[in-house]
Amino acid sequence: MAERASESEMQVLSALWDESPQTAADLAETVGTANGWTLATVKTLLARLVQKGAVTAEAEGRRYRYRPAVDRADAVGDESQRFVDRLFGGRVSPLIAHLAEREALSDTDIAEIEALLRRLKS
Amino acid sequence: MAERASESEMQVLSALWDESPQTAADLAETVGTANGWTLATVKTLLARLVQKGAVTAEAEGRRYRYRPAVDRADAVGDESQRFVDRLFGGRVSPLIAHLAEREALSDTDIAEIEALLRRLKS
DNA sequence: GCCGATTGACTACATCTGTAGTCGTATTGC
DNA sequence: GCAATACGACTACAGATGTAGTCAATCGGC
Repeated sequence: MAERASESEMQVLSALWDESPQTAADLAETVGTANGWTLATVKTLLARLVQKGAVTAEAEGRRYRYRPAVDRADAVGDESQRFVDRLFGGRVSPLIAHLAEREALSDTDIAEIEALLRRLKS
Repeated sequence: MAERASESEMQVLSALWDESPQTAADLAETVGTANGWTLATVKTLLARLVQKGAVTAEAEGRRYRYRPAVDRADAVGDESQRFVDRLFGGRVSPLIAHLAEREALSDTDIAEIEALLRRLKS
C-alpha cells in the first residue's frame, strides 16, 4: 500500500495536507483551477490516490470527504531522498548550490536555513 | 527539443555527465548493472534520450559514442525547481528541514551549506 | 574465409499518467 | 413532484515509461 503518487496526484495530496477533509469539488476549485484541470480530472486523481492507499474517502451523505492517509513528512522525505539520490548522488549540498545559483533562494529562505543549521549543530 | 528525461533516462544522462563519451556497452555495465537493467534496456533509454535531444550519438566505427547534449546545471536546476514547487510550494527551507529531520544531512553537508550561504550573503 | 560475438534498428507490450467523458442516481430549489 | 444539478462509478484513450526481445549486419579471432 501507499504506492508512489504521480506528480499530478501529489498536487492533490499536497492540498489535502494543507487542509483536510475536503470534497472533490473543493479540490477542483483550488488545485484544479490552479492546474487547469476539470472536475472530472480531479476526481480521477482522487480515485487513484484512494486506490493507492494515499488518501481515504469517508462518506458524508452522498459525497466523500477526502483525507490524506499517509504522513506528509514521510512521503515528502521519501520523495526528497529519491530526488537527491537521482540527481545529486545523494549529496544535498550540490542541490542547495544549484538552487542558490538559480536565485531560487530568497533572503527569508537563507535566514531560515541558517536557523535550521544552527539548531542542527547544537 | 530537450524534453524532460524520465527517471530512468535521467540515470543514464547522469552517468554521461559524470563521464563522456561512453558507449552503450559502457553504460550498460555501470548504470545498467547498478539498476538491474539489461543491455537492451539501456539501449532503449539511450535511443529515447537521443530522440529527446538530451544526448547526442556520434558514430565511431560501427558503434556510437554518446555525449550529453544538455547542460547539467540547467537540467538539474529545472528539475530542482519543479521538485520544490511540487512538494514544498516553491519554498526551499522546508525541504532542508525535511532532509535535516531525516538525518540526511551529514556534517560535511552542513558545513558546505553554511559556506554557500555565507557566499550568498556577501 | 568462416563463426561466434557485438551492435544498432526496430518491435513489443504491459502499466502508468494525464486528461477527460458518460451515465445513473440522488438531491435540492422551486 | 419535477426538473436541473451535483456526485460518484465506470469507461476511454493517447502518450510516456519500464523493460525487454528479435534481427540483420558486421567485426574480430582463428
